[in-house]
Amino acid sequence: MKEKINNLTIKMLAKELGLSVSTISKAIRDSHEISDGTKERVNALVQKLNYIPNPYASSLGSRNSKTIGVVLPEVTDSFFAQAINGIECVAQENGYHVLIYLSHENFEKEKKILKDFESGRVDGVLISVAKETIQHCHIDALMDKAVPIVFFDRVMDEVTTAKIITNDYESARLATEHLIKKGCNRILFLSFSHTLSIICKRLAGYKKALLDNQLKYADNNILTFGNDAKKDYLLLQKKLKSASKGVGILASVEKLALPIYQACEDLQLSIPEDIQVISFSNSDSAAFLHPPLTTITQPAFEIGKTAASLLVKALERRNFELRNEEIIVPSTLVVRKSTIG
Amino acid sequence: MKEKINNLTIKMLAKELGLSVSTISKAIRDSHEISDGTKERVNALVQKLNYIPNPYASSLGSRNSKTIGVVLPEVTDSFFAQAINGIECVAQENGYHVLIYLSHENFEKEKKILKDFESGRVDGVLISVAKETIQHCHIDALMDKAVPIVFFDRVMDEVTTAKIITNDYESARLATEHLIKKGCNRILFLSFSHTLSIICKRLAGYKKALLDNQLKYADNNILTFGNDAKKDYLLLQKKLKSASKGVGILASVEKLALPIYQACEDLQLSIPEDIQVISFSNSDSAAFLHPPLTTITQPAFEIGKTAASLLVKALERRNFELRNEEIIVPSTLVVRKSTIG
DNA sequence: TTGAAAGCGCTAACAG
DNA sequence: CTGTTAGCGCTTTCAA
Repeated sequence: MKEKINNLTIKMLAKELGLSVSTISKAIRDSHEISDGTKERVNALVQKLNYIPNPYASSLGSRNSKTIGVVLPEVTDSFFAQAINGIECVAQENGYHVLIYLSHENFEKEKKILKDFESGRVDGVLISVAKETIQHCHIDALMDKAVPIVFFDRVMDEVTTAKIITNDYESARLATEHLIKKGCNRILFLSFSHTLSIICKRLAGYKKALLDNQLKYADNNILTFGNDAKKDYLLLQKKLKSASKGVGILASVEKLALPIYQACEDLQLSIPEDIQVISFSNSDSAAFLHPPLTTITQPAFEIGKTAASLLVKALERRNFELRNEEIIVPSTLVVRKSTIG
Repeated sequence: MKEKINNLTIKMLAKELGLSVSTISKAIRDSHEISDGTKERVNALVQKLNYIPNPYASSLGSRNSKTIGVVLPEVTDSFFAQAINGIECVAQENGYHVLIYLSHENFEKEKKILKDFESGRVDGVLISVAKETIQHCHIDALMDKAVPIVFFDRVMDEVTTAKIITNDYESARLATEHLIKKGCNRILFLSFSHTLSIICKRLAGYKKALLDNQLKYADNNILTFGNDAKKDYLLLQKKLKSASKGVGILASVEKLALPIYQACEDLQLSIPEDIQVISFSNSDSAAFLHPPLTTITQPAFEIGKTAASLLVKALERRNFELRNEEIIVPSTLVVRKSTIG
């Protein structure tokens, strides 16, 4: 560590003004105990000397940090990028700082991150769990320390707290039905997890649509990608190769969309003539793919904003506790040319 | 603020083991002054009781926070998302925490963010400046407080510190030359700033290529987008409408690519027959646009990683100071169908 | 309305 | 190798 410049302290201000430290401290925080006169004097000096309080000293004293921890599986995904935007927006408005952590879809990493949060580093946390996460002991441990947690998007139903999500079940049902209406008699469901809340709900919606439309569910229509991109791609190719006319694909996450396009190109299959495609996606370029991709677009910014607002509220209001509730911000099915008009 | 659970302290551990606080403190940080025996005893108790040190108390004592501040113009851009990934990677490896802030391209916001950093909240900062930023007083002020700063991508040449960038000049020159070689005799340069370091360099590279190829530079080939997307779009349309065969476009940032595709579609112009297009872009979907977009792909992850590594090194090594240097990680021209093969 | 004093929980000399 | 003693800079009772 290198030597830092010796900063101004409250003590120096106090001496300068002939006031006590506590008076300065209160004046700076605009306490009602302090007269307007001295507040003005203090503020004038603060301005003049460019005094900036040490946040860590103040955290230590007040036992709160004005920072929230955000835990994400990844950032290179339109959904999460937009969600961060929403979170940051609320944080900035309310004077909160945001510490960001990536679990990289890994449970152990996520555990380690939450463990650190037990230190009091953050006042509250916003989390979208890793795809590997199936237990919630690490979350429980944090909640036991009275750190408020709000889930967004990828939630854990078993944990008793607020969850901001979109209408996954309904969106997937609608999307599937859309494919069926457009003539698909067999629909592949692409995913990358069996356990993630969002995937389970989307799968359930998919199944419901099949049921409602007299199509039978078959395990071999469910394609679950793993960590070996190459292997997954070959599997996808194989599936598509054997596919006859009337096949549709529902990709349950954004990152699965491009491989589908790739495979169709490689196999010389035409979208939507040979295969119709819908994907959950927040990517701007969906509209410019060839052909334009029909998507289920999630209100990512809104979800981030709502989650952060709720957390901040829980942090600031003495008489407001996070309830065990789901707040649902609906997605939109945007029909484009990858499904028949 | 709500009451936090009363946490374990070093003092309690000390009492429990009949040791002094300082011994515990040192043992926990694996100091060489402490015997292996007591280290083990301490660690055993730490494990057993699940003791987690209070980071703010430790910051206050040691005058360093093990956190770095990252200031970005935005996140919903492949380049920045990937850069964050690289930064987070290095941070996680070295036990640093990352506070993220968005300037939203706004100078005043950026100033406010850096001002806060003067408090000692972060040990160092990584910044890519807003497009509005043309002064560097806010950065100087921070550096005066001995807070190390590393620029990445969007730098300020006038500030004496390390800058991690890509070969903007050369990439733009190459891209422009590519367009010329493919038959363009007029090339539009799309940007969204006159002042940003990256844009200036890219523009200079563009000019050089024109010069080298006996094409003359004309101001009316430079299209600078502002904040009014609609107006900008109309301007673009107008330009394209009046464009004859042999026109090429070089988009100097990712977000300008899709509007070009949109305009061509609206005007029924064909890429690359009527208009050839190249864009600086890190988006995965470039390869799947219609037609696939020729891009200059920046090593975003690498840039983030390099910047973070350098900063961490500057923070950890007593005898290592940030030099006034540019570290250049080269971009790649990826030729696709939006330019003639 | 202001101030004195006792921390917050940890680090950092310095002694022993 | 271990302990003692001061803080770090601010907040917070509690008195005045």
